[in-house]
Amino acid sequence: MRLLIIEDEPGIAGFLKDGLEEEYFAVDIAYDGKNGLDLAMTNEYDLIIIDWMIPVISGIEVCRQIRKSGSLVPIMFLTAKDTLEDVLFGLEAGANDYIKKPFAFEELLARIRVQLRSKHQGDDSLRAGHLNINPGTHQVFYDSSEITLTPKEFALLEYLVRNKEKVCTRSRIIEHVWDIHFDSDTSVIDVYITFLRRKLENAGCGNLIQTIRGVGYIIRES
Amino acid sequence: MRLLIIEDEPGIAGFLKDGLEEEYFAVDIAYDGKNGLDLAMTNEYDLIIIDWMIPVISGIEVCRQIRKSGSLVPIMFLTAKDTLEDVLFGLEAGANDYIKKPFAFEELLARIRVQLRSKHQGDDSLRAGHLNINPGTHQVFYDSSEITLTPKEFALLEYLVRNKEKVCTRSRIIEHVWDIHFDSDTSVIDVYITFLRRKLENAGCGNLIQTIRGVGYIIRES
DNA sequence: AGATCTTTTAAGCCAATTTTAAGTTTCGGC
DNA sequence: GCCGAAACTTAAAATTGGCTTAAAAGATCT
Repeated sequence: MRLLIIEDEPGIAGFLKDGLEEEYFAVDIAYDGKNGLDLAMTNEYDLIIIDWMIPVISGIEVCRQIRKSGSLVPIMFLTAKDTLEDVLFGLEAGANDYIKKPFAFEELLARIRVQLRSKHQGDDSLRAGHLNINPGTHQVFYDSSEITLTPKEFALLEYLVRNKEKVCTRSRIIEHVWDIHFDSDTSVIDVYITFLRRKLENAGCGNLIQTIRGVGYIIRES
Repeated sequence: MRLLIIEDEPGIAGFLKDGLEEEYFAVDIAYDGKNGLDLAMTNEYDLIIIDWMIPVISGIEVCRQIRKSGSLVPIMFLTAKDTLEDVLFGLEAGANDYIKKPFAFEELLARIRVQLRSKHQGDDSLRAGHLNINPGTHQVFYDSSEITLTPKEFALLEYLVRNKEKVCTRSRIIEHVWDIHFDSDTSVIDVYITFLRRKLENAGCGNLIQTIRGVGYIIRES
């Protein structure tokens, strides 16, 4: 985890750097707003800590510039000001949290961990090769281009991908995707396989779904 | 946006509910830890506010249980305790933020907005293309011209924009915007989508809201 | 209380999705 | 290479679900 600290007082900056490096963070320091902004724009940090009162460019302005560039990196303010107005101002500039000086190192650490935690979780998408399926949002992407599917098409593809590297028999497919539990001579699976293959092909994701004659279908990674 | 408040003092709970509903949040209340935990586990909230000292199950234990279930929902603590130890304890239990009683409603609101923001994206004002939404003032602008919306229209648009680039399912919309938790065959969403589309169209912001048939709606940047 | 604005309900219409069905192609064993 | 079974493709019918509109019900303001 890589952090950037923008803080002009060498005492505080050094104390933070040492303490955080003990916790196995990689720490960069900038001693004014301009340098800090430069570093923030040219490197990719997991979190940035900014003092409110710093030379050249103010902390709040640095924060605004970072957000303006589209970056979503968590930003924490270090501030001696603690009136409500200042807090609101900071939060509105795009900060994720702030901590008042003097602060306990322990609390800072805890708050950093909270920010990092919420940043790096929550993605539970299914993958098969370059194909990316998000059951939560009902979306399918091939690399970065989205493939639009109807509900049944999506359900079928999801089932196949969830069982990738395994043969999905026709009867299992009809049970899991169509919820039909009795035998029937419908050819609805064939039709939907055709639909899916066509849409995947158009997106550049050709022959992903392979036929196992007499049994069913399979999706392989490779 | 749907919130859960777990707070045993009816005065504070009512005050929060009223204030937050005026801000177009959908608010549920639980008066003890057990009920709160039940609600938190069975529904999907955008944020949960928990009082530290509540009957049956303590706030901190509720928080732990929620995290244990794998949920990443933002959690804020409401607490009279303000010693460092307690704060650390709360953050370690999985809370994202805490606010000390007595607090200014404005600050609570600002902190709620920070949590909602960092959950969904990270931009400070809500934007989608040239559309600009200000949750604080309940105003919507397309470039520099204002679009006047009713409260429900605003809440719906806000929800869609907060989740832009993601499909918003009908059931999530009805839960988060209307606070209806049971199935119902109402067509109120369709009607409001029509309202919104008409107003957006008149403002020159045509086909922003796209339909994903059988699933819901999505707002895309482009 | 009356007027106005907002929200919800209900119904008909239309378009997209799903299913059926029929014709065509492919595959594997002989 | 031929034959039958299975899979593929296509088109059209059936169904579902979304859009629109109008009007009723509910809020809010004067």
